[in-house]
Amino acid sequence: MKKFEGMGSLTEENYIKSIYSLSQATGEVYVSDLANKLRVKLPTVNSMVKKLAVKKLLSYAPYKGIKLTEKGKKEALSIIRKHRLAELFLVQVLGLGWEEVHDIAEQLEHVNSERFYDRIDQMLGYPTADPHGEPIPDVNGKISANKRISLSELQEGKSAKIAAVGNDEKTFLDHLNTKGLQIGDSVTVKRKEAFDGSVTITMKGKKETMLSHIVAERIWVEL
Amino acid sequence: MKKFEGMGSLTEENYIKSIYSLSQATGEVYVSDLANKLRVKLPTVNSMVKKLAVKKLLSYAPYKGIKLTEKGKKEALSIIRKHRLAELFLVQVLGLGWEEVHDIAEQLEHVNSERFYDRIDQMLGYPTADPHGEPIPDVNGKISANKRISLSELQEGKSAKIAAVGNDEKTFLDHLNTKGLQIGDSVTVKRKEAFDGSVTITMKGKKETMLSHIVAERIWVEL
DNA sequence: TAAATATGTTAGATGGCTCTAACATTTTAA
DNA sequence: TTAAAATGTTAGAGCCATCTAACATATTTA
Ligand SMILES: [Mn+2]
Ligand SMILES: [Mn+2]
Ligand SMILES: [Mn+2]
Ligand SMILES: [Mn+2]
Repeated sequence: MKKFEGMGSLTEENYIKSIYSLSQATGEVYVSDLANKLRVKLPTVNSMVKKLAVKKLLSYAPYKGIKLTEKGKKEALSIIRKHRLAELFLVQVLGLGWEEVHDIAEQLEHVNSERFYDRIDQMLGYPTADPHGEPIPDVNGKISANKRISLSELQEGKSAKIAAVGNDEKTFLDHLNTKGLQIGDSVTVKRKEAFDGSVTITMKGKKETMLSHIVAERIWVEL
Repeated sequence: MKKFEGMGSLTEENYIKSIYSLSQATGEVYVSDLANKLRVKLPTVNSMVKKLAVKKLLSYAPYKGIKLTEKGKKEALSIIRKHRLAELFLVQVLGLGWEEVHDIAEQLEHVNSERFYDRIDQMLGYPTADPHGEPIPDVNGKISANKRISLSELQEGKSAKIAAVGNDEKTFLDHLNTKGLQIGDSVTVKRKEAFDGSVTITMKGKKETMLSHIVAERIWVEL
């Protein structure tokens, strides 16, 4: 799997992608977060971070946080774009379930071929969201952002539309499948329990369902 | 890109595949052939061959030829299956040209996902040949073999159907595109030049075309 | 058959990515 | 404000896939 000059290795791509998504979630990125996310030890991250700094993909100083440069962000967005196009393709064209596409997309995101991804993009009609509701960056890395809140923050009595899930893990998505929840569904919050943060919702044509806090937290809705 | 236990690395997969295809072409496989094909130096091949022998993927003794074991052949066929399914998929579903799919398939053949390839296989209707006419091994590694001869061996005056091309390189396939030759076309040999081995053919609805020996040699026909 | 040539192997090194063990700095808590 | 805890870095190692240089075997040719 040869890459173009100046392109990162598969390993580098995974670091860049993880740094990007951690920075989205938490602002600053720390060596330990990365080590945790990538399931490698601290010194491993430390040396890779130094290497990526030399390549000007990120800026960092010892004992300080990590920040992607513009170049680094651009690369991250390109990989994320490929990941999400791949996921949507697997669902819409190959008919796989949203709970099983992430692991395959982890592989496909490293495929180096403009043609391949241009075709997929075209075939899918230049989509803006993946099967989990996450935005797909366009060829220039631009993301269309809608305002979303977590279902766990939605007030009792309010209704909203499920826009995205904040987790691609199979076990989580299997759980949502069991509950019958899908992207685009309208839900209404009937009760919120102060004690455990659980949320009871209703949906058209379904009976009441209770979601635990950890689940509700990972569901993003639009009003 | 994690692999299952016992699965080879990307590099190992490429060695196995190359050994397989060289053994098809020439019977015995030598270290130097492999080095040549993979564009690495002899000692590199030498150490990898030793490693693969330890893994029982091939048998070899110093200064002797290399032979895949049953296990090695099975792995080779699995990779070739994925390569060819990928190529056909890229042509039939994504609408890419037969001259541009090989390089992408070189990457996709290493994707580890039964589901992914089962779906592609199903979507394509369990095909038996790739866009270049090469047979696609079934899930058990079985290949349906038709008797084919090279167009350069076809006698003057005889007709046959183009069944396959013996080369996936873009430059070669671009050349065939220019000549307007496709898999499935019926051709008749009008003249064979003894001096340079060139072959002049006719096809329905087209005027005479001359193919040089090196081209005719790489086109396989069925009577 | 002996020399020349082609082919294959061993030894030793390098770069990429990872690890453990030891040490350093920064943050938090007593 | 010092001690403890958390976090980060350096040193040194190993495995993988590759290389060059030197050496060994096999094949061809004179
Ligand atoms: Mn995903
Ligand atoms: Mn997703
Ligand atoms: Mn091919
Ligand atoms: Mn092919």
